[in-house]
Amino acid sequence: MSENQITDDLSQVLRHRREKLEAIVERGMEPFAYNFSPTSSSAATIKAFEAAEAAESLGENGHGTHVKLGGRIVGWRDMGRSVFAHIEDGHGRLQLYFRKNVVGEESFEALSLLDVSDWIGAEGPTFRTQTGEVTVQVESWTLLTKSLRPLPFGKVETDQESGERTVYGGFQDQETRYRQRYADLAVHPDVRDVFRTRSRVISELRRFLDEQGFLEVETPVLQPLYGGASATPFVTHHEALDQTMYLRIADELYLKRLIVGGLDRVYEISKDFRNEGLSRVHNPEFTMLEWYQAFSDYEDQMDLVERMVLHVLDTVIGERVIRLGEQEIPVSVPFRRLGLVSGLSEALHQDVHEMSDEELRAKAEEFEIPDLDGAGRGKLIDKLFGELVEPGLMEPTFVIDHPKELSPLAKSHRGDPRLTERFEMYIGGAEIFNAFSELNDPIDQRERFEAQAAMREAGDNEAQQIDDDYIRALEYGMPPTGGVGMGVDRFVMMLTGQTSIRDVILFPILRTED
RNA sequence: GACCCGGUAGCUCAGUUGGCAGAGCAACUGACUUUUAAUCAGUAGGUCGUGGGUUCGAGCCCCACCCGGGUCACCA
Repeated sequence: MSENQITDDLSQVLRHRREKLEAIVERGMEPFAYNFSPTSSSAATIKAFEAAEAAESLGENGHGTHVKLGGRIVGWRDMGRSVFAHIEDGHGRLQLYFRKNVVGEESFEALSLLDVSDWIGAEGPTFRTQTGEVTVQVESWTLLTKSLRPLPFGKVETDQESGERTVYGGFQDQETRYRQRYADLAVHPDVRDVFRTRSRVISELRRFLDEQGFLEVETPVLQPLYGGASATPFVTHHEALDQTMYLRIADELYLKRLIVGGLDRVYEISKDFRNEGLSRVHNPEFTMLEWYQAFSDYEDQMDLVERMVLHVLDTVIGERVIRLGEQEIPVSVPFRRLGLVSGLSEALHQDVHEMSDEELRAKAEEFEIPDLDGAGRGKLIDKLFGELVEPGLMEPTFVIDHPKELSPLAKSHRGDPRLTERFEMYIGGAEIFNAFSELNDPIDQRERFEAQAAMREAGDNEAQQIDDDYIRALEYGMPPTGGVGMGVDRFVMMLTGQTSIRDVILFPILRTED
């Protein structure tokens, strides 16, 4: 197929851009420049101009400092012998003003080859227009990158009095926004802000743990046995070893091996993988933070989680409030602590410990909880709690002391052998943290694994596998240890007010196109 | 996996009872030297998600499928 035929197949809009590209090359201009050295950013330019204005140090004609900026054209208004444009440079938006008698005839005519979404460099003095906007009076400009495909910028109206921004048209289609995240980011500054916040949250989590003396480590992503959670793994195969491998579903068992080895405070920020459905709060590939601290128990870890959450709110968000849609959730310590069994007892107006398995099952059926086949006592309690109590846990809440059957890696509760020393921390109705006083008795651990294996035999393919090497590690002796896992994506959702996990993951999993 | 909603121009969307496929913005041509959703005049732009079917005639009705969103289920 010849070049012309390819061009003929393109839509009108794309064809026009190719034609401009040809015209640019014919003029001897470089459509894909090699580098550019700006002297300022749009935000800094506006700030400097306003400062000079306040200090009454503007030059003749009300001109401020001479700046050189690079950015993407996001708006274009052609007035004949002058043009107003807006560029965006990652630090904000700034207006450029081109006049034919300032830039010169040849340079001005070349402006007709520019389009919205091109990258350009421009320089000149700053001034304030009659309508009051800080603007660069362009003296010269250069093309940095010709865009061959227009970005779907909406038109933005800014209300002069309220400063409220209204976007007309724009880029709404969710599917295209996720598939072409580059375009979503290019067009939506608020989407860029979400991911900047995400990055700062992760930096502050690291800084917080580093300052507490934790060591950041890396453990295997490819594992011969998977464990540490109840989930279905992704399965792959190593050719040279001719061996089945699994993508990790959790980091837990490897990190606790390190505690055995004497690395007494460790953490890992990792991608974990679970071969499960997608939802508003589930992506098959997600980011987990896990940490383990020798000599501590789950009470100590509740204190640490409280301090960690406050640290991130203080350093990244700047206020101790979480905003979810219309709701404002104040965050203050200590967080509420709610026994799983006592919370459920309260909701049922009945002491759950006094109820028989049959009574629990009857209750679950009364609330039309599905999929109760083969559910044991622990699962029934958990299901009922999830149905009746969990949705109301908006303020940060530690749900504590889960039934043993549900927690094969947690230590028995020191005061009640039916329970474990465990907490799950909820904010905005979503589980963010999960933690235990870690089970370090290798004999008990083997029994728990065997109970899991029995559940597996019975058809529960998410029950955990027996990990003999892990038992061997525990036999060498793991000190008392508290450990915590945190769903980083969900935490970022809470901090940025996003209601879908896809909106805090740059490239969420989608079915492949075509 | 089940149910609901959606897929029409580059973008945002209309499309009546089945009867020539539409608007706004963007694009293109022209006018305009402080505009800012610039304005004014004109032009062009379509695999109506895909494949079948019914019909003289399908964007619209029927069947199957693909993709996405939401709810539920599943899910430490």
